Amino acid sequence: MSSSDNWDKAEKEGSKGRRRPTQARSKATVEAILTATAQVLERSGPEAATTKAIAARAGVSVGSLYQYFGSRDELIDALAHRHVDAMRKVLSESLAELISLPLEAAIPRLMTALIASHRVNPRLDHVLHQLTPISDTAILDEFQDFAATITTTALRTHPDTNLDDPELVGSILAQAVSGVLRTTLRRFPERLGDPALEGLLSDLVLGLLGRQGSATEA
Amino acid sequence: MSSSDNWDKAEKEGSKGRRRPTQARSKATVEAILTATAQVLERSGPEAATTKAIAARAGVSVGSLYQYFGSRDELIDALAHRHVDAMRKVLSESLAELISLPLEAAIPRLMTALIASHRVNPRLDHVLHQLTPISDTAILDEFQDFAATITTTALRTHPDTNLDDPELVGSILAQAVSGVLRTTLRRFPERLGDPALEGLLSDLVLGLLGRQGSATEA
Amino acid sequence: MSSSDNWDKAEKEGSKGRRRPTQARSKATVEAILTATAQVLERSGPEAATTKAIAARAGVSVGSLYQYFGSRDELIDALAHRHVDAMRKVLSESLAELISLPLEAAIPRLMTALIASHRVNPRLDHVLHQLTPISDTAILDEFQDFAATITTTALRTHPDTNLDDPELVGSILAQAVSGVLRTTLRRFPERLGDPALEGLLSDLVLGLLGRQGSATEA
Amino acid sequence: MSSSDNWDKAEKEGSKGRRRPTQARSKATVEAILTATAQVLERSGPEAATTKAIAARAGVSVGSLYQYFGSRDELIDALAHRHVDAMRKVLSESLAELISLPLEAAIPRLMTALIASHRVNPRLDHVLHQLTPISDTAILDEFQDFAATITTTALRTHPDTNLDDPELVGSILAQAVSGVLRTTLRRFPERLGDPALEGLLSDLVLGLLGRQGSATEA
DNA sequence: AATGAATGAGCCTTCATTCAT
DNA sequence: CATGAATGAAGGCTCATTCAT
Repeated sequence: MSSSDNWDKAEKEGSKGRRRPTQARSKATVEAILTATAQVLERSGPEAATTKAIAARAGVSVGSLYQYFGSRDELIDALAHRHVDAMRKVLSESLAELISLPLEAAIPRLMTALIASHRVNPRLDHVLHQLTPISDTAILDEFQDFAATITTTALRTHPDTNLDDPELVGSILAQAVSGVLRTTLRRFPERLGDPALEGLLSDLVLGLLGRQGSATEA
Repeated sequence: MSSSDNWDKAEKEGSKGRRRPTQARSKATVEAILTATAQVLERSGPEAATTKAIAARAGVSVGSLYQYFGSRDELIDALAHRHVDAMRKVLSESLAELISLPLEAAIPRLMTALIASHRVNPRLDHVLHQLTPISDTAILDEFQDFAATITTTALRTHPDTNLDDPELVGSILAQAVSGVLRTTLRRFPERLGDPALEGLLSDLVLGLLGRQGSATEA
Repeated sequence: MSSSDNWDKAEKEGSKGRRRPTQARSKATVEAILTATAQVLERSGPEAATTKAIAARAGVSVGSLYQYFGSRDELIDALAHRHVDAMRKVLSESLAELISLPLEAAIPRLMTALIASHRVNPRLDHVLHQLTPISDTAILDEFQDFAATITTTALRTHPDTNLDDPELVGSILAQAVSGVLRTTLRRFPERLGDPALEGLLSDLVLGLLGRQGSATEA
Repeated sequence: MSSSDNWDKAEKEGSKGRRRPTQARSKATVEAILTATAQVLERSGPEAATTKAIAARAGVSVGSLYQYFGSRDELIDALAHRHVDAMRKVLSESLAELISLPLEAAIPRLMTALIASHRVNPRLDHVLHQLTPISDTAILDEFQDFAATITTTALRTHPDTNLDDPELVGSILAQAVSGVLRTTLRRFPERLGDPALEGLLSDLVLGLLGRQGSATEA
């Protein structure tokens, strides 16, 4: 029954995204739309993020939204990518110096970095996590994977650690820390100021390492 | 999907269902509806959980659904309560024995219990977390609070531990463990069989305690 | 990106039609919707036949429309079937008597029957023909095929005709007559009263038969 | 798809295009747009013929399209005119010689000419017929009128024919032949190669004339 | 109590048309 | 003249909720 389609469907253009913005005007519009989406999502949750509401907040028409994003889901997906990139960037910036430090100093640094990256936009982060199964690329998991990889690498690199399965340990640690941080950001944001948090997280990591057969104890 | 926005508005009209089922028949219907909701949610996700689909799976009419639940949101809220209760029950069952054990033995037991409680219905658990802001009573957080309380109590009770702020430590530990478990259940369910997981979690907890000034080391 | 769908799609019910109307109320509603669709189509053309307009004319809500028809296209398809059935019925009623008549008498009768069948709802017929490629089952062609078959059968049956390819001749004749009738009904409806039309059509058919090697002339 | 409804309203504002192209460049652009429209229509049907798609295929911007055509409907109208002109031209070319031939020879020639004219662009022809009520000038009917006039003239001119109402007979014949041809082109294009078709059509016409009181039989 | 037909607000998306550059 | 970003009315469709039976 569909609609047209006993005709050739050759008329379509690559279904991902709709236009590669080149002009300055376009870029500004795209930016406005993404920002508006983030704002609506943060402030009013997933259900409120209708195309109409987003367009209104961005100060453009719905049509413009579809000029740059193939669908509402694609828009949210783009926003998720942008958000993860921002988090990843913050985290990456603290990495170079880690390698040269001893574990006892490196871990606290890493915790600080992780806290910072989770602070980028916790509210949006949370909403995006709720949306995950919808924008199915699961980009959000990528950040956790990134954090896990970094941790694993750190564990492998440092000579004073000796683990059976650094991969697993890194993964678990990343999950634990991210679990703490996301809950904290959502439910107890005031704790972020408390330096105890960073200490606690560092101890969490170092404590596990100490028990998992590192040479630290000696 | 529905009346969203307990976000901005935070308004709620007396959140009681419509009828307190007294007859056996009614109770069975309520049960059927709750179970159907859980099944649809698990199998097909939030978007598929329409009142029609739920009623169909429960073998009743939409009308009946509204006989027992004031709205779709109330229904989901009830389901969330039921789910948290189930998790809490599983966890509670392992508590009595904990007190009498030394820390090194108690923590692994606790981890086993936590793993068990998270296994009750991980899929539903995840979906409910996505739905949380809708039925905003935050019942889901209650489980985490419960776990935190238990942990805190354990820490306080055991004489061989000596913490500055057992409340905070308990909370953080609960968050960490729950973070690991929820991620694992969603992304790496196969790891649940691995006994290493329990060991790792125990080491995570014990390691933190060891570093946070317990007397364990001695 | 889609929407839900990392979930199983098992929840769907056969995509054709939505409900087999059983109750009297339902039947009346379906009837009202089909009639309304026909009316809107006749009076205002394909573009005006929006779901809203149809529902309004039927005195029901859009929702009701979708209770009984899976989509706008399915609705139009159903209407087309209904229309073709009506035409076919009118035509069929004149068939039994044809066999026993000599060709020179049978053909005029057939023409009368064809005219009658085309009169069922010419306006709708025309609009439906414009819609054909959309409701792609091409049910409308079925009527022409039916007319062709009847004609072919008549030619084959009658002993005083002797054609090389009665199939082709029947098909062409059906097309010719239907071409005349549809144009006449649309552009010169007043001619339908003129008995000359029937005579002309009969002569058209008999003339062709006479030239295509029948024994009639002898 | 657009402003529909020349059905009920029958209102029209001066149907002139926007600019009469004088420069060579302009003429080429107009040509490109018309050709593009025809192509999109043929290949992908009415629904796909959006201004954007047409402009893209023509290699111009939507803006340019509106530079030369007041609206989408006007564009299609212009295309229809162009198409009918082409068909008329093909038909006209075979006319001069007809007058001097005897009927039995003239009719087959006419049929050949009609077949040729219908072959100009059957696909487009069909789509335009679907679109007719939109660009309601009914230009398409003009071709049929033209064919009818030619046939009528032929009948009147030839001395060996003697009809009561040559006008009516010509009109009916044109409708019959066009009915056959359009159906054949759409549904059985392979029959066009078959010389039997031309014979059948000639017999159809000559048969009718023979029965309608011509002197041919004598 | 149960039923399910009916409702209609509201969502996503498309596309003819305009106009600043 | 050309461009194409922007507009926004309008369309198809869904689904929580109600209510007559």
